[in-house]
Amino acid sequence: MDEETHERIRAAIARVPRGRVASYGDIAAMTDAPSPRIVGWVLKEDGGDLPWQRIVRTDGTVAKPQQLPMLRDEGLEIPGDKIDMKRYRWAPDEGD
DNA sequence: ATTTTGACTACTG
DNA sequence: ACAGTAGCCAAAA
Repeated sequence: MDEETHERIRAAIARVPRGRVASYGDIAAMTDAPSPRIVGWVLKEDGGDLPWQRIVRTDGTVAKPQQLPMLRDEGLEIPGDKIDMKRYRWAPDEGD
């Protein structure tokens, strides 16, 4: 894992706005990460100061259940345990 | 050097 | 909707 990719992944995650989410694959695509797994790995190792609750699986489920209350706190409506990706998924061209 | 272990995804039945 | 499988890739054992 080279330093540059690592930091790019962190930067991309930091750009996800409050009230939106992005998938691991989204971050990977934005940052040239070799695989979505790497994004998960970076979050585990060096994600303590990032909004990691905004990174979810592409099907709307979350890796860590505590993300749900945190995201609801940011204003997302999540009736069950799955996030409505069509509604909340963030794209970098939305105004950032 | 090989195997195992994940904050992953896509495909199949 | 749900389980199994196969690709994926860095780290640690």
